[in-house]
Amino acid sequence: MPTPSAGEVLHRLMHGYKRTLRNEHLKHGITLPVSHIRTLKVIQHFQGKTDTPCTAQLIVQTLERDKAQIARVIKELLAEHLIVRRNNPQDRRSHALSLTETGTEMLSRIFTAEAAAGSTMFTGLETEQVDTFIALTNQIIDNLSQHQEL
Amino acid sequence: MPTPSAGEVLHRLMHGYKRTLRNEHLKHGITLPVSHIRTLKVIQHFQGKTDTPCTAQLIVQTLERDKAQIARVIKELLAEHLIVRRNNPQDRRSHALSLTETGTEMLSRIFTAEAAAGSTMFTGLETEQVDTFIALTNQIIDNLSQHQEL
DNA sequence: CCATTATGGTTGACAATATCAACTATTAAG
DNA sequence: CTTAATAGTTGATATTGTCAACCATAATGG
Repeated sequence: MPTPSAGEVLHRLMHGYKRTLRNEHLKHGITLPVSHIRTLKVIQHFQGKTDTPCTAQLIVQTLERDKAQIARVIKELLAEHLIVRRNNPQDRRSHALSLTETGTEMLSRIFTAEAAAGSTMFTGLETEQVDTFIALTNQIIDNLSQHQEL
Repeated sequence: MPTPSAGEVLHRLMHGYKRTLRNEHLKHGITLPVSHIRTLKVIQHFQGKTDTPCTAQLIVQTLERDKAQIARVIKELLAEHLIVRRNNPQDRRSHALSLTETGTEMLSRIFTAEAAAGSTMFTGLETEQVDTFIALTNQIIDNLSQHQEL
């Protein structure tokens, strides 16, 4: 049996990370749920790429969530004026989403909080070890997604 | 800014791992929710240590979950006869939990499924890299839990 | 001792999150 | 043009997580 407890280790990692991240968010006065934050990040990521406007569907694919859930997240982000929505000339079924100025500011506060969580995580590790960790994690993510039978 | 995207990477890792693990569980006919499985593991871990019988409270501390949730998990595991509960001579408020034979068999099937998920994760990695990954993860878990202000 | 306080456990209520199905509007395909 | 597929919205429901009240027992301090 190769690695019986890898799963447990991952659980603990995730649990610890979520906890400290939540604490950092509190400290920085960020009250958005994680799903909203991740959605903002995706929108920012596709910002400016005029050829691929950020639609709800794109977020669904990127985050691999249910479209109903994303629709509700978007509704709330719109209500808080963190994002806006314009017509999508390429497809009138969907809309092009982008950050407002408020949304951009929010995201930069979020990044500050996450950087703090990140430096807690990586306390006492060499830069090289951090890089190794990230690289290995990325490879594992790759393995896991390639293995999917569709 | 040290590591802005470490959080995203962790999210993706966890998402992928949960998905493949769920698939493996399906393949092996395991229908228990993850919380139940983790509870069984804790009970097994403390099995035989007659000085420290496995109580609900011990599970709560180990898994860092709400005690209400654990109480319900235990109730269901009892109903499925995967565990039994005896009086705890050391403290009559609590009970000593242990696996039944069925529970033990279930756990070994679970380990088989997890080993499969593990080998998917670690495809193409050297044993040494896997060890490195686990060691780094453990250190990070340590960092995260030490940093807690109580 | 006994009164007070703390702890293990159970339950009910509720919040947060995830999932599924139905439906509209639009687009794509034959 | 008819039919099938897609983007999005909404409602219903399942699952999971959290909080508070409560009982039984234990521990503590006069």
